[in-house]
Amino acid sequence: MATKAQATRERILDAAEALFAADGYAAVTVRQIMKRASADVALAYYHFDSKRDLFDAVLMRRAEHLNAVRLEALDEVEGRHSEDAPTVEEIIAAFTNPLLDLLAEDHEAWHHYMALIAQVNNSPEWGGELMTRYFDPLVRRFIEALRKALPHCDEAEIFWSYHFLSGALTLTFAETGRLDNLSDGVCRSSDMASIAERMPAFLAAGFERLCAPKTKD
Amino acid sequence: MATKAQATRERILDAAEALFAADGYAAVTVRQIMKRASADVALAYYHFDSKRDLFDAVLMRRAEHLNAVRLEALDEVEGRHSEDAPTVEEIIAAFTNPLLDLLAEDHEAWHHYMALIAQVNNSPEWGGELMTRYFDPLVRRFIEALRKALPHCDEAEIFWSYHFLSGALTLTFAETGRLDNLSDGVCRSSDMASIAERMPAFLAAGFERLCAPKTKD
DNA sequence: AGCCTATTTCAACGCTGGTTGAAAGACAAG
DNA sequence: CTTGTCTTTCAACCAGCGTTGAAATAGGCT
Repeated sequence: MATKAQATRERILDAAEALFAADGYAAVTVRQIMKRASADVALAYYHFDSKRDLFDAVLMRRAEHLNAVRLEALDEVEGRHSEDAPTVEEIIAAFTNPLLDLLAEDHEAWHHYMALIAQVNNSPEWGGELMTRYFDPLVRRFIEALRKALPHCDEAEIFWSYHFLSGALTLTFAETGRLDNLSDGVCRSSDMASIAERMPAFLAAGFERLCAPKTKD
Repeated sequence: MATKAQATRERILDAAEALFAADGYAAVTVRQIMKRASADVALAYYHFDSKRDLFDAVLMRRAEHLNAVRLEALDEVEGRHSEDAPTVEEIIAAFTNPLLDLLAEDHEAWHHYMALIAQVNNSPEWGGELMTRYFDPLVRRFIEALRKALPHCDEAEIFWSYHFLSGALTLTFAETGRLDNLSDGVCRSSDMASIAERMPAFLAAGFERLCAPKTKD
């Protein structure tokens, strides 16, 4: 099963993931990737058809796993509430906690992956299409859950709220170091425990405010 | 004053801004930029020292103006409240409204600029340093205002909240089209009025929740 | 007019990019 | 040992990259 060729294929994906995450798709060279993977340049084109295909393979590999564990977490939360609906914060936590767990377990790879996702999500070139392709089925499932938790809420409010969530989440997990600079070290981008405490609460409050019945104006 | 050379310099900056915003720094060629600016390649190196310097000039140009109008908006809000402090939502609106005005007035350029900023903010390569260099003085001023509006709030909560704000804001103004896909056209990325109605409220709720005294757990 | 500086063009340099074809090596099956 | 397939290496192609030096032009002084 785990043939030697499969192992080099994984090494190429790991190297590509790390470099794409650090410098972006266009700035990275196939030669750099293969050097990091300790393999010949041409092997990249044996295992993948092109640089672009390699990029897609990098994105796909972990997207599938991430979608699976998030779905599991959402099912678990919904199972706990057979009659009433889960709270917004519980639903959002089911979206973020699996990721936090992966980032805690893993030394590097998932951190690289999330830094890459942040770039993809915020790029006009990729953002629309690729995020849709890799994540939308799961996201729609989450939005359904949120709609149940916020029954009088307009569809549009939920989509906009999710969009704000998406921006906050991807930047946060990108760990660019900006927060560290801004706060003079008071906060650290890499402090996953701080994120777990704060992000779901912050975002749930936003959802709830937008979905609250309007005060007359 | 407005010499002819100044005009071509601006044309180069406009062209670079649009292309960098669409495809990212590394994917764009100096030749592409100069073709779009209808000028010879070598002129890029007469007006700027290198591709990298041109990139910095693109970022700098509008950062200064944006910081100025935001500062003005913040001063105006604080002036209106000479005794009491402004609300969190008012402060956040002072951060977002000037931008919304610029995006409404302008046909293209500011949209390109914000798409570019989203990429910079989410890149590990640039995010830490460049955002700090161009925007931090103003951001610190905003954080001071927020601290006054949330007097019993921990420093760390405010920095984290601002970080979530930053992610939501930059993704939203990047107009990647993701929201349009996800919502099947119910929401449009380019709908600035929808953003103005929702974003400050959503984010203010987040700040207030994080800064609320902890319920025992 | 002529001059001087600021701007623009032209042509090229050296190098590296993604990609490929053909040959070499590994290794299981007969 | 031989055959055949999967994997890896080697060497190269050529288009396009950032960048530059020198020559042409333009436009305001005197």
